[in-house]
Amino acid sequence: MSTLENKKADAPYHHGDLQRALVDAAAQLVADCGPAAVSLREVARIVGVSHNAPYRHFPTREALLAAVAAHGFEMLFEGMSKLTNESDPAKSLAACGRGYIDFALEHRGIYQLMFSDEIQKGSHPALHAVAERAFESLERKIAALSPQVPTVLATLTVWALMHGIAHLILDNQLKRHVDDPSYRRLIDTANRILVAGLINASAEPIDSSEVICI
Amino acid sequence: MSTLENKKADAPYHHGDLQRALVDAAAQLVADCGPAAVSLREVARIVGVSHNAPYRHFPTREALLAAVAAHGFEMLFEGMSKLTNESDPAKSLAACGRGYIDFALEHRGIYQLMFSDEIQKGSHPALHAVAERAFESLERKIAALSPQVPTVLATLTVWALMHGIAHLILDNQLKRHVDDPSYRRLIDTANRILVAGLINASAEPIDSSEVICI
DNA sequence: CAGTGAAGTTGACAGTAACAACATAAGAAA
DNA sequence: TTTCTTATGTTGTTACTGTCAACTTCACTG
Repeated sequence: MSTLENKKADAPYHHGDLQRALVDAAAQLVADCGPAAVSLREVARIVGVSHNAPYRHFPTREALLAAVAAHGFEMLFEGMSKLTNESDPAKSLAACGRGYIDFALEHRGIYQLMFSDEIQKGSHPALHAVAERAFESLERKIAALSPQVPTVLATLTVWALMHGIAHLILDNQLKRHVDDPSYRRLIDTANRILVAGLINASAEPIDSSEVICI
Repeated sequence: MSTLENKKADAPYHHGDLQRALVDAAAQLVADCGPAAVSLREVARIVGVSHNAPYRHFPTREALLAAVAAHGFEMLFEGMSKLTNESDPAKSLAACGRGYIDFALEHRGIYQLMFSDEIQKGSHPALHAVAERAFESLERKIAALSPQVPTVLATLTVWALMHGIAHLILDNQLKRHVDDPSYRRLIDTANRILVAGLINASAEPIDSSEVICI
């Protein structure tokens, strides 16, 4: 009954909030079956609308997927913000790392979409902005932990490590090495190595030839 | 002239080594236009064969892509092996890291394919085997550097960091933070943090509640 | 109350993966 | 030699996709 079936029964010509409904349906589809399973026609079918209706709101398939990804970035950012309040930067960083991986595990499909090459993040300024805020919040923690290392590079290193773990998990690359389905011990080890590295890393390369080579 | 044009002119019913030719053409297509651009029909067109001929050699599109990916894994493994001969494990590790990123940058499309979710690595034992060899070679270096940390977890951390950097680069996530197109300074910083972390990380979590939480 | 423009619909086209039925050629069996 | 078998390619078809174009509906504005 209720909204959905009424819509089918009444079949009003105008949907009311089709744009929102399309993004919701696509997000659900991404969550259930992965980004590859999303077709505009299937989404339209789910919402109960003609196969071309989505084009009134999204110029292309990629645009719809980008909207779903933007939603994902906001969720991720909100989750990370809540974990940022600890006073100890090392603990705060570790909590962020766990939160990042947890998000990737819980929202597998959307996470894959967010970092998929199907989406050109450059052309979607909303994504850009959210990512930038998250990055800056991370930068402050890193700077506190590791003032001797250039903050941007250290932050990118931390981000890359989290990102790499998430990717390896989602690609099922770890199942043959790690039993724990929550990957707690791996994440904890990675965090320990990371924090120890940030604190103890030298400010500049030991051997400058290493940087210049090639 | 020669082989290719002769084949078009003579148009022999049987290609001779179609399987090989299909993989080569697909690899070229992946390298030039990315994994998404690969369609069986396009590959067949390039090789000069009917749209259904590939199905005699590959049951599905994914199977052809998996063959291309396997080729990529072998290339990557060969490259890493050459960088493994240094005596100093820290330098050897750093060289491996650079080699890994260089491969991803040089063979962008194939690297994306290798770690794409379009391919189920589990169902292709050849991939499995190559990846396993590479992992074990890495493990030996890590164990030398960081005997106090469980080797598998430390190795996974290292791999994840390399993987994460490669992904961020290929997704163009770094362009707004890093100018250097070779990313030498970033990679060097990541390596310094990593080595310092591996050497200085404590053996077990400082606070066991961190591991159990959630 | 006409009429304008946004939102949704129907129809079409080109491209795709995959299946089925058929054609060809190369080698084994007679 | 001649026939049979089988792997390899081909043609044809189905069902699906994204996207364009032209049509319809309807809410709101002057």
